[in-house]
Amino acid sequence: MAERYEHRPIEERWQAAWEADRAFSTSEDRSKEKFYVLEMFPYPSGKIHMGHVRNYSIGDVLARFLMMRGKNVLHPMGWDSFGLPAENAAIQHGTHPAKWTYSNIDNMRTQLKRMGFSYDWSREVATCTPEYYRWNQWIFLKLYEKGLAYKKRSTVNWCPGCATVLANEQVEDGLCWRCDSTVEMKDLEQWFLKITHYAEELLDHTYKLPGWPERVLVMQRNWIGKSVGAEVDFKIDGRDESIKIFTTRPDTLYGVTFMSIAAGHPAIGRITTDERKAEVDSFVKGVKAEGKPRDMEEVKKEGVFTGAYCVNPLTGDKVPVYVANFVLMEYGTGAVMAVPAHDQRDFEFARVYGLPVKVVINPPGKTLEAATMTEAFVDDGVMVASGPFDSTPNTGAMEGIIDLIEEKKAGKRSINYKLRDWGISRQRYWGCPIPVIYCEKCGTVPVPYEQLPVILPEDVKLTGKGFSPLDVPSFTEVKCPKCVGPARRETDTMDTFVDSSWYFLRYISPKVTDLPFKKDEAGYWMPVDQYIGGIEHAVLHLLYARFFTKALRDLGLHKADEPFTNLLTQGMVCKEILKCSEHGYIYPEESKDGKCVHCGKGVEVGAVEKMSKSKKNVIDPDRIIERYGADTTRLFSLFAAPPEKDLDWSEDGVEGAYRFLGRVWRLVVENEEALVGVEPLKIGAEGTAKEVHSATHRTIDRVTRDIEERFHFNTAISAVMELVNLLYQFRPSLDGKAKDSAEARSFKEAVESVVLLIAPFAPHISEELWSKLGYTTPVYRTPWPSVDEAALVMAEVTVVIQINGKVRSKVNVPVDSTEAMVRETVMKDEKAVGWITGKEIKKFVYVPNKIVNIVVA
RNA sequence: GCCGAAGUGGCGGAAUUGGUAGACGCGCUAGAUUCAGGUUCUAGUGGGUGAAAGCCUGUGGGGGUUCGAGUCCCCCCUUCGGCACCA
Repeated sequence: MAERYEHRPIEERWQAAWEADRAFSTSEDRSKEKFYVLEMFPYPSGKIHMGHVRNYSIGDVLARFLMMRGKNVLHPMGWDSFGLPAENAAIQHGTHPAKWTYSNIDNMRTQLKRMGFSYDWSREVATCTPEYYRWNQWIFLKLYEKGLAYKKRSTVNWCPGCATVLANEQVEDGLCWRCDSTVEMKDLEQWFLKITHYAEELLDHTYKLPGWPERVLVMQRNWIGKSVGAEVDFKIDGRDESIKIFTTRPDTLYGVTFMSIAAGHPAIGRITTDERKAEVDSFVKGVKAEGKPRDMEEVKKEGVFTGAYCVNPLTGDKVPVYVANFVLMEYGTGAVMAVPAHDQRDFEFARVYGLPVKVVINPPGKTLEAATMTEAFVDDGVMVASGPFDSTPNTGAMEGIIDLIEEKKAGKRSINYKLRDWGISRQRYWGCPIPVIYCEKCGTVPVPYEQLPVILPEDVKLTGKGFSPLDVPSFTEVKCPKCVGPARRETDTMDTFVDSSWYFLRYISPKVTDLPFKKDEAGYWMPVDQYIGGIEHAVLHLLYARFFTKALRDLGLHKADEPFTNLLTQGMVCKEILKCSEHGYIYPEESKDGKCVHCGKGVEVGAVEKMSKSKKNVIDPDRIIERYGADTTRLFSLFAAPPEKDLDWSEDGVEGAYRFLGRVWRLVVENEEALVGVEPLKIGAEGTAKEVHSATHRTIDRVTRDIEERFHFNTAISAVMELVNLLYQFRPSLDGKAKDSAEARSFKEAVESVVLLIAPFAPHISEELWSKLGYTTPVYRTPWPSVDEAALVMAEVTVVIQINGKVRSKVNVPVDSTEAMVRETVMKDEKAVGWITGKEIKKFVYVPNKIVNIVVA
């Protein structure tokens, strides 16, 4: 009886062997081509989930494949280990965030090792260690020196749930991205990083990243939000000041009938007339109190007249200035020229307040009547009532009008971005302290480099209420580094996105103590060749990491313009939701045969959605690994869907993957007789041996190309499955064949290829079978099988015969037959002839080695 | 509203440049193995029709280009994702 496939001892044995061999530790080796494979590092929440399993399995296939292809592969792993959950755990369970975090890391590291991922663990980093975050502080100080980090008082997004500030990117629909609390506005002194300094380059380089998914680039472009237009000064009638507006539609300047300014606009106090003051004040108050509404569409356009008028610099017309609720202080100049005829918002506003509508662009071939318009005309057309520009296309008038404005010194060309500077101050404990000291005499003083790191104190009381937990005398009371007088330490910590904005550089030189990383090593490894992670980081993390890469480049620390050459955004892992009428959402384990295990009531099977704890539609990777092994878990998560698509978790599918590995296993162990002592076939033979040889090489070719060119691991695996199926068919014909027969040798070659080809997906079973085949060199150090091009060439091909575009027959012809030869064969083919007889052949199309289409009348 | 992606059997998904639609897997059906269940092996499996060979039909819907369209073009529908008073 042949040995059964038992995953547990096999996986344990090989994991131990890899560890003992330091199989995956990498160093700079200029004789080999480098390849940096990186997966987004996890937050150590306690356990890995299926999303991690999928993400890291994808990365591991690539890393192992490239290793076998002879590349020098850097494949590191670490921990994004600062962050709120550690503090919440501390508050709830009284465990110190550090203890909680490090114990989670230990647990998750064990889990990742059980998955058999080929990480270079000697490069492991955790962002919550002083060895790591001191470089956050170091980089912060460098940015501060360059003016790229600065402090300002500003209105910030405040999450009452998390009791901290949020970046704009962390506010979704007016709610906190993390805890869904309604975000409030608060005035606070905050540290900012000047990401806007790189707005243009960040945008420009989105056009130079062909290895990124288009949708991620589009999202980033939207976020950066570049608008090209002009700034125009409108003088306030009777005052020696003007209000600057920004517009992308200078062509509509002749159509301005009023001006709208934001409720927070600084000019309001100065320009509002006495008799309008009370009304304006109460309106401004009202707008500020409302905060950010959830659904902008439903909010009515409201405003109030300031009593002031401004002057259109082109026409000299006086138009009223309104404070309007829809004008944003944060964008442009906080003031808008209103052209109701050609802007929908202005149009709505004008209709509410009975303001005039002046048409300056007509649709081609039509004339608009201001009085009867029901909506603004925002498309291109022909200019009217626009002085010298009348009867010209509006698109052509843009430049001319700006020229005119510039001539009159009333404005200039201008570019605006939606991108705001990145507020990084957080009133939290479990983060990287911002290395700054405030001295009454000297003001803001950076902590001197030699005093880094500013260590996060351990003895801090966490209550979850009030402001900065770091506001304790033992931490805050310091001497000023400049004047040695009494001073106060900054109590805010950095947004954890700072930590993850450069960790891929720290992996390169994880141990250096005098710099964040070594320049020459970064020169060798950077940029990351393949980055893999979830789409949820399309803007946040990926934009910040790009910004940091550019900023660090400009500090002279390395030379890469972009951090990640290729980006793969993997889909979510989903599963159907189960609901019991009595117990609500239930875990998959709580449903047996369609019944709830608690009450026996029928279980309602809901929609397939992303796995989430709250909906209980989660599968614990540990359970799957325990039952089926890491190889099966990996294989299924790679086979069920292409990486970028969502994956529906199916226990039946896992069974299928397990069955396949069992089939491969038996292919070796049940055929030891036919395999042992047989020399693999290397070059072509005749007959069935040739077919097997050819199928083997077609498979190698397909698998190689599917991994390398397209990351289509699902089709790569299916190609191997096909070969395995073929070998099962072929196997019985080997009985009685000599060990040195071409058939036996072709079988041996095919089986060995299968074992090597599955190595990136299921490395443990691959190693085990490889050693059973008598090899002592492990698979991870064995070269990937190469394709025998000659074996791909077949002597005969099947040519499909279509009559009038419909498949009617097939014929076998020698490869590369001429049209005349094929025509002759077709005319002897009974079925084909049956369809042609008595009809006139109008056309005979022949695509070599593929298809014949005969058009008959 | 704008931008983007997608729509193929009962299900997950294949189809490289326009050339046999449905590879591979799941599920299902039948047979073999087995005392039996499970396992394993073999075969079948888009729909309609037929005893069968076969024929008809079929990639969200409608048009078009082509000898030939899941694939290219135009219009429409649906789903998902992103952005959304950005001037």
